[in-house]
Amino acid sequence: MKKGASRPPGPRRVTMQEVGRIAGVSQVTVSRALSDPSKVSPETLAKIMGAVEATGFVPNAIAGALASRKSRLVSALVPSITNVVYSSMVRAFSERLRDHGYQILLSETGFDPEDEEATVVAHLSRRPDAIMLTGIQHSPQVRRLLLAAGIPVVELWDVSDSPIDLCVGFHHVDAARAAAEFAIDRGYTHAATVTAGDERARRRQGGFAERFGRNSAVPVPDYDAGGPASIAAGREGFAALLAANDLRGGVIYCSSDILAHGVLIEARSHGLTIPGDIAVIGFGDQEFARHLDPALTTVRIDLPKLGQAAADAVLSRINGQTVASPVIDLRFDIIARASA
Amino acid sequence: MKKGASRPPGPRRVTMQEVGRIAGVSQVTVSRALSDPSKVSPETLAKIMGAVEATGFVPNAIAGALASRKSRLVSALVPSITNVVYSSMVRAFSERLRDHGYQILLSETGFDPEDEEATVVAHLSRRPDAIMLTGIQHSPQVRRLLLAAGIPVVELWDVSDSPIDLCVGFHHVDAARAAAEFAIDRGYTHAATVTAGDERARRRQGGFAERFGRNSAVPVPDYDAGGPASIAAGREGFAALLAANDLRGGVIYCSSDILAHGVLIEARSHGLTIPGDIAVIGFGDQEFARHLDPALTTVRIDLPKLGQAAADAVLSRINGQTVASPVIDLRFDIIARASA
DNA sequence: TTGTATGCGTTATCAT
DNA sequence: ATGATAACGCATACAA
Repeated sequence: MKKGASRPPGPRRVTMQEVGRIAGVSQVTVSRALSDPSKVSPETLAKIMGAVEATGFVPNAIAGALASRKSRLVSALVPSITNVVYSSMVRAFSERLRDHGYQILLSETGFDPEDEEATVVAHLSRRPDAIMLTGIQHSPQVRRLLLAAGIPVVELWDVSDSPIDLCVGFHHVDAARAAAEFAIDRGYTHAATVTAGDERARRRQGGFAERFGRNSAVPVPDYDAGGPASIAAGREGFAALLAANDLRGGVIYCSSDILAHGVLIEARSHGLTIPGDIAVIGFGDQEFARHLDPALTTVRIDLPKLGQAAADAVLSRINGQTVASPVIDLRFDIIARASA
Repeated sequence: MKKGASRPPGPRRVTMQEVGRIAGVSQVTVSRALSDPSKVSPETLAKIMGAVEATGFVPNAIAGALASRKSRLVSALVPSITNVVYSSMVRAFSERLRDHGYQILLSETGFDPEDEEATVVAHLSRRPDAIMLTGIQHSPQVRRLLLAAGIPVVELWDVSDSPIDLCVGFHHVDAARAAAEFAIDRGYTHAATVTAGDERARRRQGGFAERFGRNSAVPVPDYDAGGPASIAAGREGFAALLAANDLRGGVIYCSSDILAHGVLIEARSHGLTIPGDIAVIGFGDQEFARHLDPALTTVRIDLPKLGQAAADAVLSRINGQTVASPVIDLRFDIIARASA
């Protein structure tokens, strides 16, 4: 049919100049009509809109951005877009910003802070009106670049004592400590952890182990998945921990619900009952957590709220309003279910 | 600390002009040095790089795009970024394009084709070098806009007889028919479906029901979730179907693995065994599918491959190469596991 | 190898 | 209410 077709070059793009010619007005008038119709007489407005329709004019935002020095673009850098945790935040962030006329330039940065710089430069070259990064661990060079850019910067998914600019998130160590205290309250006397290979997950692991360790005679063994969380990693982790430790009657703290799901599955495959033989605590409260059997005890973070708060902070900065507080701690909730 | 701070306006942005002044060369030379270092003498290159370092110069891609009429931007429109199906494709698509110097402008379009037009216009105003859309259902006006834009357009996640330009995906009806044939081969004599509220899911449901119906005496009842797939929706769906029909010994075809997961959970809560009492087939082969108990029989789509193929098609169009075939059918695989 | 002139399609500023 | 003119910061064509 269209086999082997090489597409013809599209029609020359319509400019405001041409729309103006057709409507019998100058290019500036077209610009005004489109940006603020009230600044133009009803008759000319009608003629202009007619010409716009007729030509299928689509304004060139690149030229507009160059002239106005406002790109109406906001950058978003997240470790992974397939991870619901991040994509949920990005969704809330972008929806709020889109309502205010901004578009999102999105990039995945992976979990290696080293690669971040090139991505940041690429984004800054687009002259975004603001930029959102995940986490608070950034190289000095990245911080310098961001500071020099002179735009609002929001660090998401963590809190910091020394934010680059704005910061919206929660205290990872606190969240993990709260999980540990929950486990202690429930009477578990020993614990183990399964942790994904990212810095924040490791920080949570540290918080859990430290807090739990204060109430426990035995050390808290950890399985480091090394990579992204997955059910497979959770299963491997549990199997490995089980092989090397006496887990019975203890609790497993996982750095994400996904890992916890894997732990649940693997534990069952070993004939263990939950929470009778082994208790499990996850992190994130994804949709499936409440539907697992047993339902997963976990730590809930209000993802949409994080995204929205970040967007709101950015918007007030853009609009020159003073933000009440540059760092917003949105906390977390322990969701007690049947698994622990 | 920084309480109530309103951030000072960032330092004036450095231009090639200034870099040139400092390096003792003209603006064009700086431009050349950065775009193709070999076109500049080693000494001046060194001076220029020194000035770039010293000033922290970050090129203005907006100005570059305006001048060169190439934005190095590719638009991507997907229904939802929190759905792993779409985000996996987007990841593969963007990674491949990023390797070639393109950045991704991403928007969620939801599942209502009506809202698409505004989003498309917003994207086209940024003058992307190409645009990726999900699905093949687009309003005439959207098609017109896309055609007039004169850029490569790739429709992902479906195949079409009349693509706007390029098309990479698979035959939804075929995939569903294959699932139906699989079920028939396994000897199931009656079936029901649980379907999410999007057009392609509905189309698959139709394909399954039609094909299965040809080998079955009884009709195939459907539960329409009406909205996005979720475990909760799957549970509700199964409960509703069970209340109104005799499902024993039959098979449930779900429009996604998530729904199937819900069906599995609900079925078990009703004391039913799988596949003994009820068989279940999912769609998508997400990571959890193989780990469920019983492991989920499902239809696998190679998401990364779809995204890469789309990116490759776009790249060859951009580079003026003739594409072998504008529509690429990447098919699917039936993954037989324990649930059916 | 380097520089000059010009244009990309808007918005901002100043007139009328 | 409308228009003329000058940026915006770079790339392209051409000249030296």
